[in-house]
Amino acid sequence: MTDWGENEPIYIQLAQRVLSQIMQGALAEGEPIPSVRQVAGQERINPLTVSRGYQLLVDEGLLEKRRGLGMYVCDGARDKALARERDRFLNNEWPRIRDRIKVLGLSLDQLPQGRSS
Amino acid sequence: MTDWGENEPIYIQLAQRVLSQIMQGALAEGEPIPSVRQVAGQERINPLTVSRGYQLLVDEGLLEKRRGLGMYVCDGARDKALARERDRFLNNEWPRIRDRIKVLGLSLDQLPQGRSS
Amino acid sequence: MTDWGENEPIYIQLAQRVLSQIMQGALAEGEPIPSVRQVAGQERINPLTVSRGYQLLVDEGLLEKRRGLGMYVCDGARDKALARERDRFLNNEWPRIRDRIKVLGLSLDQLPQGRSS
Amino acid sequence: MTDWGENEPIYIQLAQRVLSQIMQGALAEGEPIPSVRQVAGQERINPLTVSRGYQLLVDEGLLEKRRGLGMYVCDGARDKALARERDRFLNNEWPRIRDRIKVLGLSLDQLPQGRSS
DNA sequence: GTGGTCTAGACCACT
DNA sequence: GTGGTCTAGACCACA
Repeated sequence: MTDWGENEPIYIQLAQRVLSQIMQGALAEGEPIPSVRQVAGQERINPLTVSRGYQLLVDEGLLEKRRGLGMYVCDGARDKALARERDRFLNNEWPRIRDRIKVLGLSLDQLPQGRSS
Repeated sequence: MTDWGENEPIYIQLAQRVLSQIMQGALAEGEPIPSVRQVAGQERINPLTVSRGYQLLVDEGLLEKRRGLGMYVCDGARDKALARERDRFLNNEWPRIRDRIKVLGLSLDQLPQGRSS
Repeated sequence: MTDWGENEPIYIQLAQRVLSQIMQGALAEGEPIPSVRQVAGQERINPLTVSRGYQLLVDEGLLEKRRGLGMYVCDGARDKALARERDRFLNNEWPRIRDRIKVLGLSLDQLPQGRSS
Repeated sequence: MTDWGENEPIYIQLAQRVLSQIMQGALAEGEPIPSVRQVAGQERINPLTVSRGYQLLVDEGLLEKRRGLGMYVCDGARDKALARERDRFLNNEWPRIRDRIKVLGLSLDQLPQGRSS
């Protein structure tokens, strides 16, 4: 039972989590993802909310519904996701982050690098 | 007349803009900031919306009201703002950004540095 | 439909009323409070006004929002509220009251005690 | 140069201060009170604000203007002020204070009595 | 001139 | 159903 961020809608946070798992290979292509009911039960959230999150990824062509079976990661989902997200990061997010670092009077070199783990 | 982002409420974007201006010294300590009505007129937004944005910074101790006169940047506001925002960035934002970069399979060295142009 | 005091803003009076109810246990911890629309309807005031009042208590950590569900009294809200208000009373309000009594040439013993009626 | 309370208008705080001084005899009946200009200069506030505060007490019959000379404390001002303020305190303020003490779970006996000075 | 409050009503997003 | 945001416009108090 995750604790959800305050501002971002739960269904979006959920979609991002699944997206990360796909990009990291934790959810492999062709494999089923946890069912709506299962997630809703574990996370104590409304099944409709889970469903909405999954639907986002279906719309992006990363998940596919197989009727009566559940939802599966599409073939090629990992590369597609990585390409799309890298593009979004470089064009939308990174420029703003760079500006923010500058305004704060920081520099990239000062920032903690994170463990090599 | 700025064009506002879609998702973030206008009053928050406004507060962030003023905050940036304080951190960059464009709004100097002890100086008055543009009046609610003035901003509302220029930006074509409701005075109430401006007021809400300003109030956020008053609550954080960066702006002070002088009754009947307007709102002024507090003494020490710049340092206070910089310290607070740096702290927030390093503890909350940067770790997530670092994770995102890692998940995307990117590395800091690859990222565009932003010319001095 | 309460009749509101003249000088104090309605949203503040509302927040104080809810605060009292929390301190007296009339609104129990973990329980939902009346919805913005419900109060607005009963009291014949604007939903925005109710919302502002509630927001004050959210900011103080006494109420929490559950998205799409409504607002609830936080765990531990009662003790937190009592401690904070007692402190404020003893340090800010009572000294002034004591001074006022003294200036008026009254003494505590003379003051009506309030029957248990 | 006093530091003024945030919420109460300055001219009211000023009037209350003068009122206290009259009730305590610090400003004696028949004596002149500090001129508008003098107070405005000392307190760094607008003369109009001072004037407005004084006017409140004129309206209540506690001060009188003598043209070309300034303002003076009326004869009988002290008793009149004491009677009026005692009445207001007992009927308006004290009942609310008593309620607040009760809600906070305090009792009169517990409250600090202040020095016997 | 300044900011504060309130209303009435609309639209949006989340559950 | 819930709360959040924004608008347009009014009125008030303060300096």
